[in-house]
Amino acid sequence: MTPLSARALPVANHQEPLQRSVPRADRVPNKKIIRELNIKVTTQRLMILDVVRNGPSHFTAQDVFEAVAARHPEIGFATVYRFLRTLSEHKYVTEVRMGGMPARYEWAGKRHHDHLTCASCSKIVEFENTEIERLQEKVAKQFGFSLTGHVLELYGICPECRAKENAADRR
Amino acid sequence: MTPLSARALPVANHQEPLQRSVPRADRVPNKKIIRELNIKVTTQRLMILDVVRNGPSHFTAQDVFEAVAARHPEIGFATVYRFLRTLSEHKYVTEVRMGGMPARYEWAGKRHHDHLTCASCSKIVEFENTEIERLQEKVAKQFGFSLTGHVLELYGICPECRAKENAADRR
DNA sequence: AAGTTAATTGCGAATGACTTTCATTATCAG
DNA sequence: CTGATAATGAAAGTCATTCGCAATTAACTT
Ligand SMILES: [Mn+2]
Ligand SMILES: [Mn+2]
Ligand SMILES: [Zn+2]
Ligand SMILES: [Zn+2]
Repeated sequence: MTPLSARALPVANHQEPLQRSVPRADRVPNKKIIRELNIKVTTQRLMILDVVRNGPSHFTAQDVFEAVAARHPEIGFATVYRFLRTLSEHKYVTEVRMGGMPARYEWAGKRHHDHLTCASCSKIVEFENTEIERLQEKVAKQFGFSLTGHVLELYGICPECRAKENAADRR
Repeated sequence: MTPLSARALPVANHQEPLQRSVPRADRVPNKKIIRELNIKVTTQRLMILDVVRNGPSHFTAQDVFEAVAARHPEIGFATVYRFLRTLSEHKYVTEVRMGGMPARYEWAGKRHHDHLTCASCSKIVEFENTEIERLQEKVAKQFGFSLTGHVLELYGICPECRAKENAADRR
């Protein structure tokens, strides 16, 4: 695997247990994380954080709401949105809003990566490409900008969906 | 300018007249473009298309609405949205929806490019980087995807805003 | 442990960007 | 010119997200 090649990252869907590059962060108790934000440790915040950290990645606010509501039905949407925003502002989660669909979030305690999404079945592959990152810096510098962030989302058709399409066409 | 370097593209803001890579498309009358879509040639479509093609780039539906309404106050929002969608579906305009803000559109009769946006003053620089494009293809192929599109938006602080910040800090 | 109080919650209403509905109007093939 | 059909505009509807606010609660302070 050359430094130029993209590396697949474990995704919730096809994931097997394996050691992460940031194992420590994953052991920090939720309570501590909330305290570090200088806000009150409430049951709802603990529950939301639990879902955020231990549930599937690339979740929507709705996903979090439903997961929490399963055990704590009084939870309100506003609470979920408010806390997700706080987490996002403090870089604990990454928020991606695209294409007029609900925002998706993911716990940021993992290595930086971008997404390759199947336009047909919405499957998400995470990848990391240092060469692209480097070129982005270079572009920014070229225009005198200091780069503060980026959004790179690739869209395509995954092998499975392509196979299905072919089968359908052939018929 | 090496093949690795990004090329600045003319942007409405700081633009000087210069020959485009697709001059022909820019001469096609609006009427003809609409006819090619097999839809009726209406006054509102002609006016919208005029704004889309001759107004500033990276406009919102609201921008188009206001520009058209200036001369034709009966125009409705629905008409603007409907036609922008049609144009977008037929690749005459590119639609970019990001960060929970209104979608921005641009006439697609120009070379493909991505955007570098100032997080402070919202200035937009268009750039083109064939090396990044190539690497995107490579990533997709690596995962067996056929690439159908991508969104690459870089965020940073432009030189001017950086200067302002420094001045403010120093004081 | 009880009291104080400011942060937090959950509800419902409000927003904002579209989209849909539908009665009225305009286009254009014949 | 004329009728069939598409397009328009006003208003109502969606949908994700945010706001306002009275009731609740976490985290101090006695
Ligand atoms: Mn991810
Ligand atoms: Mn552009
Ligand atoms: Zn797929
Ligand atoms: Zn700026």
